[in-house]
Amino acid sequence: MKLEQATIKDIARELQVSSSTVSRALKDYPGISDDTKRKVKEMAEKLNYRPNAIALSLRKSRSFTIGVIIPEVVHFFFSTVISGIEEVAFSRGYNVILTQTNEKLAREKSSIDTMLSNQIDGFLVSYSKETTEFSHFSKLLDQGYPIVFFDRVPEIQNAIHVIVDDYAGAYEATKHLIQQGFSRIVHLAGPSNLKISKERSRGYSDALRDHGIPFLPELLVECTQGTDEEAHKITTKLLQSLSPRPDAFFANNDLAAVGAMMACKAAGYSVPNEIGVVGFSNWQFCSIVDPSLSSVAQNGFRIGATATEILLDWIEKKINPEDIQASVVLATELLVRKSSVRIQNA
Amino acid sequence: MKLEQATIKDIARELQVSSSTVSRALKDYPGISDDTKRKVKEMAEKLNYRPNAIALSLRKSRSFTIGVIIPEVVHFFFSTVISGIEEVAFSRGYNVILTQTNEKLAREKSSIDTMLSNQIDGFLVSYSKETTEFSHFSKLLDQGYPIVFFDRVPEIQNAIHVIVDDYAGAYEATKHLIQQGFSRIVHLAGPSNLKISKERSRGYSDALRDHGIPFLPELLVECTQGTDEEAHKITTKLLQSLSPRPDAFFANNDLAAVGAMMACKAAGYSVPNEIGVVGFSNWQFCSIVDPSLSSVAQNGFRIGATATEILLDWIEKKINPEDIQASVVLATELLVRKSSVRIQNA
DNA sequence: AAATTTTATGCACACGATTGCGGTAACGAT
DNA sequence: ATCGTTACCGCAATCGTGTGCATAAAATTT
Repeated sequence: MKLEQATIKDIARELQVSSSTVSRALKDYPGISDDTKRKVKEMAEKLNYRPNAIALSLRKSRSFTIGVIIPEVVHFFFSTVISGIEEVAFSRGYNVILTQTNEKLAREKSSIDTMLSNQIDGFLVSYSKETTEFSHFSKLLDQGYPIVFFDRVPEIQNAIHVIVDDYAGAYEATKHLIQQGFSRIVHLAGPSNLKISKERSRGYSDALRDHGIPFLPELLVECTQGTDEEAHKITTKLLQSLSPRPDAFFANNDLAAVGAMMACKAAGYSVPNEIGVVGFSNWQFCSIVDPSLSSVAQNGFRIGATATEILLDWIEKKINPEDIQASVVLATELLVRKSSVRIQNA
Repeated sequence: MKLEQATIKDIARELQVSSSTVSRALKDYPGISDDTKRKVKEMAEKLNYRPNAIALSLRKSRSFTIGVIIPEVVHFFFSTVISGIEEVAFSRGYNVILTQTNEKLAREKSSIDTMLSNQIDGFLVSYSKETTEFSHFSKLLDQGYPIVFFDRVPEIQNAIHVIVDDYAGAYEATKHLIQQGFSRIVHLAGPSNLKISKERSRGYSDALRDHGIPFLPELLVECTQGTDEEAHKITTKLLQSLSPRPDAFFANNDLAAVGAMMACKAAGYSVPNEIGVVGFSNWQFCSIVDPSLSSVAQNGFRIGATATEILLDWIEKKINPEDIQASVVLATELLVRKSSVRIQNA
């Protein structure tokens, strides 16, 4: 009933040769006669031989497995990143072992521990919100252990990371709204302690400045939670209190953008004719909300794929971590849909 | 620069004892003096010793790792399942190694191969759409290898699987529409070769029958792709061609439901007052589309968690696979939102 | 025919941890 | 002094593979 995998020894016994011969024959080493090579391979086929990766890992102190540590799987963005990671890893012969931290530091640390026990070849990390201190990463980096960060990047000197150009994305989005004729543009910002939030806010204000529109502090509102409910409330209040009323909303994330859009509609305004809305992240639902939501796409798949390529190159010593620039910044793309484009003659 | 992990031998050398003593001391075996136990543990701490899981796997032919094979990570449903799997696996001390097949059979097979090489303790599988023949699974099952299927279940005798009650979910959804006063209810069905599609269709027609509404073949339409575009097209056509027009749509999945909803709105009908819509799966976007979409929730987290519990119990021989019923059916929950509830006095 | 090279294969150990079996010292009892 | 018991601990094999080195047989050269 038990699963008995055939080993090199089994092949050796059947053929009355030594296991070293079998090992070499299977890998086409020189110095093995073509005849025995053939016999060995046939027997391997016959016995359904599969090399034992565990034994190999032990021998080589390599596992051909990379560890992925992310806050939560159930996030469209992260799931696309995972998809990119998985794709590249698979094509290059690596396994992916996955852990979510649920934003807990303790879990992040214990995950690292068990992965180290498993002789992981390297890490891909987007750290938890609780993580404010990075010694558990820097210790490993100092030992030469390959780690590539993505999305959330730590304050470690020269830590290699892959991120999107939040600044440029926000700049483009704001510029787009301005070109559509909107001028009192509210920015629903993210928590100001996150670097990505700050970058996006900077892109917003720079775009205003470059187009001769004064930056008004009352139009920059922080949405700490980033939910649609929160954005809905804030938007409703802004529409009542500000005079003249805002004519566009650029949100730090799509959920907030949808909340703002709903609030505008509920207040009787037409989107996009009276009020324009742009989000950030290009979540799946952007194309199916009404009106469809313009958004800045951050290509999660490419982030994951790029980070994995770098990590594997590093693991395989194809690159020297000190040779590459620590920060890889991927371009964002503004996807213009209906929520921000004024209809002609309206 | 290389990462040199301390081993049992290092501890043994430092303390001038044999490695077997160290091994036993660390695991509190009897026959080791408390004194040496203390010393060993102190030294282990000092050298930052971490047991080499690979060596252990080799010795025990166990890896404490389970393999997950799913079609695509970038699916809200699957990501919730993964989350459930990861949660349970972690709490029971197992690693999760992940592969997506992208709906390709070849990839499914090769993934299984590499996972077997890695001495995976068991599998959690939702197979690809291309998979119509299951010998690569049944072979393993015959050898006693633990596999638990979820969501998509194969036609293998006694293959253990975890699914949701598609029939009951569809029945409830249809019943709900009937109770809201809708009677010409269209069912946008999934591909008829999938069991889940068939079950949902059965729930739909049984609900009609039980409430005295005749089943009309022209109201059961197959959406092979399940995209919003496809549903949009089909719905538009149905609204024109059928007389009297349909007054409700129950879709096999949420995306199709949204497509239908958009088509209804585009055709000038009010949802939900003139036409009711219900989806299936309760994707994230259900609450933010306009009007918010009623949907049958299938708790992905619980599916993943349940499947993992069963698999690990099986692996750890806490249960005998022949003792448990092959089919574990979890309840669905109808979440009623705006798209299906007629507004009073309308 | 002897010496040399080439070809083909086996031996033995390593990777890190576990474990059955046996050994040794100390101690008390006979 | 001898034996038995107990308490501790080490030897060596094992899991499956890979590889440096030695070696035997065959082929080639001198």
